[in-house]
Amino acid sequence: MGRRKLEMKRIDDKNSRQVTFSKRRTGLIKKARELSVLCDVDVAVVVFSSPGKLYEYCSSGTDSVGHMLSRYQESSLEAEKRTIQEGAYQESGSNNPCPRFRTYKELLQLVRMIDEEGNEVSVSDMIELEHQLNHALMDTRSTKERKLTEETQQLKMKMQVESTKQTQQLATLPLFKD
Amino acid sequence: MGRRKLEMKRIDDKNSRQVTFSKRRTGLIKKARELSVLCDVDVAVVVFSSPGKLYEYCSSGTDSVGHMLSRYQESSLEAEKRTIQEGAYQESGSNNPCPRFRTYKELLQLVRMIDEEGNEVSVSDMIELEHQLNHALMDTRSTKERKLTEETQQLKMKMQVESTKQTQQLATLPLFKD
DNA sequence: AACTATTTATAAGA
DNA sequence: TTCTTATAAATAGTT
Repeated sequence: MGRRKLEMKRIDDKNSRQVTFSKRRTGLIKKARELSVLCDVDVAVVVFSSPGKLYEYCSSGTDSVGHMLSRYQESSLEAEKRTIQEGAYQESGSNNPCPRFRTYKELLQLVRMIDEEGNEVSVSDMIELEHQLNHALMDTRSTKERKLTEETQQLKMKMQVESTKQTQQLATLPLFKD
Repeated sequence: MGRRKLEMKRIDDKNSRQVTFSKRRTGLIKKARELSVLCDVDVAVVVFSSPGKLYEYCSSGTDSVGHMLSRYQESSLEAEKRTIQEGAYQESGSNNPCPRFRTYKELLQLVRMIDEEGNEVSVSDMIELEHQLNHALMDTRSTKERKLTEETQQLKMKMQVESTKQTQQLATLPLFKD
């Protein structure tokens, strides 16, 4: 869409590449927003420009990209694990149960094990660790959110108490009459 | 763009909503691919439909969305940390240096500390742990990839050796003549 | 940053 | 569902 048809390859001229980047990035995010609104779905877009600058869009508001990511990881981890295990890399027993992160103690043991094992760690070990860390990360995030919410609640309550006090003080004052 | 202009609100009719979703989802991902190619940048798109089905695109190939996410988190964690600390939640000293994951040993110590601390963990602690786990996760992923590549290389070399052997065997056979 | 000639995406319809 | 087509929208090159 433009004066002429564009070849689908990297734009050589640095300047026009930058201009096109700006225009199309805006367009992409607009499209994402429309898709989200029209079809009532959640959409996230993340773009890293070459200088490493980050651009993002998330239908549930900026800052929720992280949540999308968690959701993405949750959705895709199972599939990934299955793919890798069914592939050429199953080295352990045939039917190992799906690992699940339970406590930091378990993570601690796993990390210690791998850390002390020297360099004798296999791809399976790394995949296992990846999963455990992933679970721990999600767990940590939700705990963080909860605590943040709790603190915010306390703050709000404090403010309400203050507000009530002020209201009560006001109540003791004589009403303004004309 | 179509027979008539569409209002920017949720499409009521379930059927046309589904059709539009399918078309526009395809379009969005095409746009994302074009942006990536033309402008030489990394792009990730994640879509969750209402029934919770996941659609994704990543310029570095599917399955790299996770990496994009890690990168996203790295980019945004700094900002997040700053925001939270500058907000109503600064509890520790004013100028704590940027935390960085170095070894699993450090992570181990941190996890042990938090694990043994009972429930006396603050939001700052959780943010700190989140950072550390995040770094550990990225580190684990890159190690996994490296090892996977190594194993693939070895497999390729093995196959090449086999192939060479076969070629040599073939060379000892009489040529087919007519 | 605006402007348009074109190309591209897509809403309805078949 | 898939294809077609009229129309809206995006955008490449220009100013």
